[in-house]
Amino acid sequence: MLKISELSAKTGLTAHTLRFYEKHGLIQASTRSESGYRYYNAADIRRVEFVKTARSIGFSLEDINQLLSIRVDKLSHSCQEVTEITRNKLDEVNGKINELQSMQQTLQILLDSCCGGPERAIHCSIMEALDKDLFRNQDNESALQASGRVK
Amino acid sequence: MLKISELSAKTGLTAHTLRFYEKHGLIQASTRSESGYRYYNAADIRRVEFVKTARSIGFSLEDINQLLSIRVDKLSHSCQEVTEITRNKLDEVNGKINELQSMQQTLQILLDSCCGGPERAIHCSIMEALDKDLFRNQDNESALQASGRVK
DNA sequence: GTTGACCTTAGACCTAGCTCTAAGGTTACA
DNA sequence: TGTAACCTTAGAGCTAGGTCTAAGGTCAAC
Ligand SMILES: [Zn+2]
Ligand SMILES: [Zn+2]
Ligand SMILES: [Zn+2]
Ligand SMILES: [Zn+2]
Repeated sequence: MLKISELSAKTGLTAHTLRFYEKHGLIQASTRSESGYRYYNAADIRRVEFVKTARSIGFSLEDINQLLSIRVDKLSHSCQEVTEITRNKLDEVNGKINELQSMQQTLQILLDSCCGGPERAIHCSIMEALDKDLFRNQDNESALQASGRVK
Repeated sequence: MLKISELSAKTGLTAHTLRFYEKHGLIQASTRSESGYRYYNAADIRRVEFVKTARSIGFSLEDINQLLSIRVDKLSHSCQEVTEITRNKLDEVNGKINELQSMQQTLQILLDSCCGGPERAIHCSIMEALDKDLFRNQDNESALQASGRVK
């Protein structure tokens, strides 16, 4: 049976975070001392480590709550339910990657178009691009090329 | 000279957002009526559109504040300063993409390892993987393969 | 028997970028 | 003159996941 600071040391999660997870229904100390101290048994600790692992993969606390309901009663749940949570998360991640890659491309095009030197910014092609609103449509690259600024 | 709701219609930003940007020093209505109504002239509008464009690329409001200081006095600033802001943003975006791609790979491996069917979740390899803490190191794929669950 | 390290709770604070509400003043039109 | 649609401000609320503080109780060691 570990006290909260011992569990904190074992898992790398702070005592604050452990209490926060408890407040959100993710974990629990199955025993409390008379004075109210939390004591975590082996099963409690495995559950905390499950949460930590799921969290490190990127699952939200809400996702993890669902995964935990499955975990405590695997007979009543199917692989399908587990993959659905996982696939939703993957879709979400892929969506974010797409957004970020679009930003990445635009930023790279901007960087390629600017000399980056110590010259005054009066004719800076990045500033021009931001001013000309070249990003109203998806065709950023050709718009920038049309502006004559891509090297 | 546009009133705030007209500028809102023109830019697609809400009046709330325009006031919010003003509070954060990004934009301004250079004229106010006697009763306090904001009136935006052509230069004000161009500035708002600059902000909108920069925002759509993913620059933070703080980034945009810096870009705007350059914009109003291009003689005192260099292309180098502009590319630095842009490169920092690109680095940040690349960092986030890397994190997300790592999540993506892990989620994909999990999905590949699970049958996804209506069978009970007792032997679900995703649940097992989360329970076995296979993600303590970076070598997720080989760890999962070692667990004998990758198809 | 007192120090110091631990534990408890409720609840405030943080980021970032909005989003909305309340309470009231202004303007345009019929 | 009324009323609807606008405008103003300050400030609260939202998301997600913590992070921290305050005020107080507990426990082990010296
Ligand atoms: Zn240059
Ligand atoms: Zn430049
Ligand atoms: Zn299965
Ligand atoms: Zn499965």
